[in-house]
Amino acid sequence: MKVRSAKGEKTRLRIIYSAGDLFHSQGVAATSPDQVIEASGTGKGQFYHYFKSKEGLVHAVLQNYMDEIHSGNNPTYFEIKGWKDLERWFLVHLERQKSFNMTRGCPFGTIGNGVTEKDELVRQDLNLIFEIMKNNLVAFFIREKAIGRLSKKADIDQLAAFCIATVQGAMLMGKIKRSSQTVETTIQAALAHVKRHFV
Amino acid sequence: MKVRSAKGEKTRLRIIYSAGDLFHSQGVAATSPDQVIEASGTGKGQFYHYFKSKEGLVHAVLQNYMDEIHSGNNPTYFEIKGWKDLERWFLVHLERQKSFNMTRGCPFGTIGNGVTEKDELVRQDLNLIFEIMKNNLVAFFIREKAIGRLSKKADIDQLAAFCIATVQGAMLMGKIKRSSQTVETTIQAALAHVKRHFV
Amino acid sequence: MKVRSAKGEKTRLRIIYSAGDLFHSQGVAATSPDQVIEASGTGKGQFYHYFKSKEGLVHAVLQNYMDEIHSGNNPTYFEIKGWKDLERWFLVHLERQKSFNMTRGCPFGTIGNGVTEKDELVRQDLNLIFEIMKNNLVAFFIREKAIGRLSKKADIDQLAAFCIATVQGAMLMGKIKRSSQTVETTIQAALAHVKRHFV
Amino acid sequence: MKVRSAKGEKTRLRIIYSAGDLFHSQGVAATSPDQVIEASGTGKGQFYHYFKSKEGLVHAVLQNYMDEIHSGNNPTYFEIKGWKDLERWFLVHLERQKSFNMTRGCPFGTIGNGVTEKDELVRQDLNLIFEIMKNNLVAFFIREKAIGRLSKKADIDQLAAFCIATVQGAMLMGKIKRSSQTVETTIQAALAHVKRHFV
DNA sequence: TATGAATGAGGCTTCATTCAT
DNA sequence: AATGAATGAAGCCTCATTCAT
Repeated sequence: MKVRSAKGEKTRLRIIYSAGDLFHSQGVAATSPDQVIEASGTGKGQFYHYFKSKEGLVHAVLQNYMDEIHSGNNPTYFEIKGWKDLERWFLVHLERQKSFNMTRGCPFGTIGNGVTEKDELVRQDLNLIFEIMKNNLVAFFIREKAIGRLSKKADIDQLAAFCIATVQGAMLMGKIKRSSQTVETTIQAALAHVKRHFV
Repeated sequence: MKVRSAKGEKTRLRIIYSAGDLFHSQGVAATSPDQVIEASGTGKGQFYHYFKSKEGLVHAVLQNYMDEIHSGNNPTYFEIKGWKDLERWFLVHLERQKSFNMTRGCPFGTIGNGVTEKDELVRQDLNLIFEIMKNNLVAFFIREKAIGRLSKKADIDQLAAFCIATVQGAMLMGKIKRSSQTVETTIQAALAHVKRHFV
Repeated sequence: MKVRSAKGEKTRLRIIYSAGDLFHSQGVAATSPDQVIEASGTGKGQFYHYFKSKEGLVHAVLQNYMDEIHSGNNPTYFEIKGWKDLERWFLVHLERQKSFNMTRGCPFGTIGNGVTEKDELVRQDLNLIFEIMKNNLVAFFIREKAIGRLSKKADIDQLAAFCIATVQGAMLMGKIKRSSQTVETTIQAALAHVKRHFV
Repeated sequence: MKVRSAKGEKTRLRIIYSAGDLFHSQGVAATSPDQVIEASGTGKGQFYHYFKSKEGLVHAVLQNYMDEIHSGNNPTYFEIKGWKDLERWFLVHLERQKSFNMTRGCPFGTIGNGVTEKDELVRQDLNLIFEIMKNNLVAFFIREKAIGRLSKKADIDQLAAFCIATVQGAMLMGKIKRSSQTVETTIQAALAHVKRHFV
């Protein structure tokens, strides 16, 4: 693994966080290297020193989200130990969106939306992130099944995918409506649906 | 209402359909007027003769979707007369996405995802489209309630919003995964959830 | 001479007056046929029906100024019968400029400023207009000389050219300074200079 | 103050001089960035690297004229030490215009004539330049007054403004007429007027 | 006379990247 | 590691004109 000096790493992260924020607020296609450079207070040279291209930056931003997840620093990724945690998992997404006054959707979903057939690498990065997210839910469901709280017949994988898709859709609709209401009720509906499989 | 000659209207629609397709496949931000011009076989001048700006074109594309809806020419908008129709409503989305080999999401969702705070007009257009979509589902649920097939306690508005959000999320995930599987299972889950409210 | 119907002439003049106003406020180069068309409430076809090109329009605008002059409808062109009239001639320019809040210079000067080596026709039109203007002053000086009020030694042509140049320069400076003060004092100086040649 | 590398400054100045020449010959409105880029032998990117817009370039061109003035490198700006120098000041303008075969006016006047209400920044730049020019004349008049060569009653400010306005008007007329004659006689008249205030 | 559709060149600006210091 | 100069393609839009009805 490439080792980087502390100083360089700081600049690199500054670029990544600025880019992540811009991608989240306006999408990847609408974000130019110049904007990222300006927002991060860096120079052109630094940008291309750390990232070989704009696509490379997108990749790095997504990698960084994964690093956050692995190190427990992503607010949407935490061990779900019980029903309350599952509710919290849904609500964390809502709260984040509210903190942006409902002007943004999910950062991953927003990036994913812009993906085309040319952006295969980025698509795979996102796929991986969503896979990890899903596995987190899956792990919870497995445990619940093990202790008999979740019905044996429940298709755990489907249930997890359903949770994620619903949250993505709810956030997208919340952004379009600029209102948290639909997000809230949709989350409740999703939770209700999941609960049916619990005894 | 501005009346346009038949000739001009044809060119205008050609531009709109080309744009709609490009927006659907790569998003609004990644689509340039030049691409639309090329795809529609028009000239630069015509583009700006019919649309005052790129944003104006997005608006026109959305207006055209609304016209399709009102004239019954949009595949996702039809009267839902019974449970089979509701299933069909979900499946129509899936089939459309499949016809693009899972490389695209929902055309409205894709445009909506790229919306920023500057694109207020576009956001409102989308809002209206989704409102119409929702009302179509709402109408169905009202009828079902009236004849006693849907539980009196069911919150119809929430149920409709849930259906739409779930479909949006499912299609987004389907695009990111390039697989129809999640879309299918999520749709089934959504249908199952709705069915619970039926007697 | 081409005879035009009353109706057509009206449209033509509407275009000419709109163009004249735009040329005066922003110059010829910065004024597009589209702007003229919009300001005059005409259509593209009409524009090119009446004027063969933008340059043709400039020519027509200048011709129209000449028509105004010949028919006594231009505020800066009137018979100068005495010293008071000469003062009035200077002041009329100032007052016109003031009526535009010192945001514009002389309409002829503004057009003349943009003239390049390609615009020979326009240059000659302007030349003619200024020649007529000068001759008006010359006529006054001749009369004054004839009756012995103006010194026999005075070079009438130079004096007239001096008056015009000074007014042009004063108005240009007035526009740049957005202030009428310099215009006023420069006019006074010019008048004083001319007066020296009177007995 | 922003420090620029020697290399960059050279490119920047090349653009400024090319632009200044084009503005002088055809006006700002008729000059496109592309023309400036071509004339300066630069690339599009460099243009917008050094100037944030075309208006920014006009500003820079005027700033550069000011720099010339301050560093004594502008032919129309030199200390006027006696009457001969004043005559020379007038003649320098004429000679410059002659060197362009009477196809151009004053560079400042030409830019100023194209100014509209939107170009407030440019207007102020020009205002400043003309103020400096005027002050140069004012300084001369003050000195002449101090040593008793200029009448105590002479309004120095007005006299200076008159000189500048007359030169501007003369040059504009010279350009329209493509003849130096009017410029010469008008300058003589202006000098004669000024001389009246000398003892 | 009048309308507006059509055309393609060009105007102003940003993009994504590479290079030299 | 850092800065910013250089490049050329492309993006969005306007211009000036012609054509068809």
